[in-house]
Amino acid sequence: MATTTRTAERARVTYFPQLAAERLDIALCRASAAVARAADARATEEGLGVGQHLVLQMLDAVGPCSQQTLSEELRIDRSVMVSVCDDLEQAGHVRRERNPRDRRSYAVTITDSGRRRLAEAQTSIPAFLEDAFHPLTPEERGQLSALLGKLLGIGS
Amino acid sequence: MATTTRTAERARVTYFPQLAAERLDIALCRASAAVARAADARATEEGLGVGQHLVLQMLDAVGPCSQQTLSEELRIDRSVMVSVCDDLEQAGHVRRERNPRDRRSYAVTITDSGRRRLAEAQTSIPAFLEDAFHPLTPEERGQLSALLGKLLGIGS
DNA sequence: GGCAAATCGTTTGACAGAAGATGATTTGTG
DNA sequence: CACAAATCATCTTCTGTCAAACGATTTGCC
Repeated sequence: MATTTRTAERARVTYFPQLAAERLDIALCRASAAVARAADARATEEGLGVGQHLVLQMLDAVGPCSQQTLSEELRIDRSVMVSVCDDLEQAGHVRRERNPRDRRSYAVTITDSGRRRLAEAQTSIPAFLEDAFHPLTPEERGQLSALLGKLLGIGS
Repeated sequence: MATTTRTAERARVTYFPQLAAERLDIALCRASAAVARAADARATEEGLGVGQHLVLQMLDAVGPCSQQTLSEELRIDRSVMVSVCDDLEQAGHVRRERNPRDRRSYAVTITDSGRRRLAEAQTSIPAFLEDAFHPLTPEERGQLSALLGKLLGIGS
C-alpha cells in the first residue's frame, strides 16, 4: 500500500511539469485555497477561526470599525462578516454598538476578553502555521506573502 | 462615489501592513482562491472551465488515464472529476471506455474534437490570464508558481 | 423641508467543492 | 477456489461563498 502511494506520488511529480505553464498559475492558486482551508479548519477547532482572528487583530490595531470597513480590509464578504461578528460577540470578544454619527453602521469594539483571547492565539497559532507552511523557508514565506499581496493589490 | 471607492482603496493600503504578519499568509492564500475563482468563472463563460482545460492538457500530454489518476495529478476531488468528465464527454472532447485490464476504472481518452478545442483554448486563454495576473511581471509569476508548487509539494 | 439615490447590516437562495457512504470489480491470502 | 480487503467511479450530504433583495438610515439635490 505504501508502495502504491509512493508510485502515485512519483507520477504526480512526473506529470505536472509536462502541463503547459499556461494554466498552472490558476491551478496552483486554486490549490493554495486548500492550504488556507486546512489551516482555517484547524484554527476553528482551536476555537478561533482565521476570520475571527483577523477581525480581532484589526480591531486591536486600528480601533473600532464598522463591519463594512472590516469586510473590505480583510476581504471577507459582508454577509459572512455578520456571522463572524455574531460569534465574536457571543463569545464576549467584541461589542457591537450603533455608531451615533451614522446609525446605519455598528462600531465594533474589541473587549478585554477579546484582547486576552488574541494574546492567547498569538502564542498557540505559530505552531500550526509552521505546520501549514513548513515546506517553505521563512524567507520564501515572506516572498510568497509579498507576491500574493502584490497580486491582490495590497501594500504599495 | 468614485471618491468613496478611492478612499476605501487608500484605507485598504493603509491598514493591511499594520496587521501582524502572523496570519497574513493564510489570509492571502485564502484571498488568492478568489483570483482562481474569478478566472475559472470567466473561463467557464468562454465554454471551457479550468478543470476541463487541465484534464484535456493532461490527456494530451500523457495519454489515456483513469479518472483516479487525473484527480490525483490535478488536485481535483474525485467526485468533482465525475462531472468534469461528464461535461467533456457530452461535448465530445473525451471518450470514456472501460479499461479492459481493470474494469473498475475508465480509460479516459482525448478525441480529435478535444484536441482542437485545446488548441483553440491555447490561443484564447492567455488574454484573460494576462488580465488576472497583470499586477505581476512574468518573472514574478514564475516565482509565484514555484513557491506555491513547493508549498504544495509539487515539482523537484 | 422633501424626495431620490446611496449605504449598512441582514437574510435568503443558488452554487461549487469536500467528505462520507455505496456498488461493482479486482487483488491478495489461505 | 473462496473470502477479506482494497480500489474505482458514483451519489448524497454538508459546508462555505457569492449575488440579490430588503428595511433602516443617511446623503445629495432641488
